[in-house]
Amino acid sequence: MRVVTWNVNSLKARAEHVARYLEEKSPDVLCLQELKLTDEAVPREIFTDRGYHVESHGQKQWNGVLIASKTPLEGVQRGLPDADEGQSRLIAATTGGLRIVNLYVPQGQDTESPKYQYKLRFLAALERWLHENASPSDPLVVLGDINIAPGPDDVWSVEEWEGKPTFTAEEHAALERILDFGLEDVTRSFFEPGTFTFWDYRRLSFQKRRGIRIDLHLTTGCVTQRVVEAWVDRDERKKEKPSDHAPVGILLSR
DNA sequence: ATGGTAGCACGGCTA
Repeated sequence: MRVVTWNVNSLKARAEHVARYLEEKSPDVLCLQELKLTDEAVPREIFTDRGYHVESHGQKQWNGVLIASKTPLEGVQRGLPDADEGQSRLIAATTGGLRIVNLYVPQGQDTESPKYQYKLRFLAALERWLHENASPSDPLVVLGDINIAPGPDDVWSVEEWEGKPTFTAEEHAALERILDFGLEDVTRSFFEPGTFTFWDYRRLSFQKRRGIRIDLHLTTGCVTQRVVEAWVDRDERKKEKPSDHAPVGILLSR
């Protein structure tokens, strides 16, 4: 079973890429972030025409998350109640025996911005939500654009990133508390240092290999045991009109 | 160095 996360930076702009990706790679579960579409505007045929079930939590212009799966999606939850401040950044569903929590964590802009405080509030609310809505004994995959690079191997330059959103001590502490729920950054052990998932559109970042690893799969123990492979589909970043993020996947045994 | 690029929606925000 393959579970993939991909920040598409507008599903409207990336519709053909996503359709082709489903045909070429046929993941069992595909989680998307940054739809930038309302639920009504989501092109559901991309998924249903290819045999996928699909559930979305959209928003006009910004944010928006979606889960597509070959098996039915049950127990769908949308949003972080009283915490996401109206922004569509979480959708959860059970499929194929897994509880999937698909996230688009706020980026934070800069540490002086109110958006950074919102990011920290969101992360604290996520921690509470996990304790209230899930158990570490569940087969749980918390994945998505987490917008935190967990460690020094996950940024192209620590000097460049130290103290900036995605790489502050406060965010690392918040991620640590989320992991303390009983989750593991499971792709870490499969990737060489310098394996990235996002490259800024600006300054030829991809060509210069100036990326960061912020698209993560966090798994509970019973899922961690089943992960036999992990990968980044870097080729997607080389296409015409790519997203600034590449798809990231895990393969589970059984 | 305060740029650079892309998407949404059509001026400026967000990433």
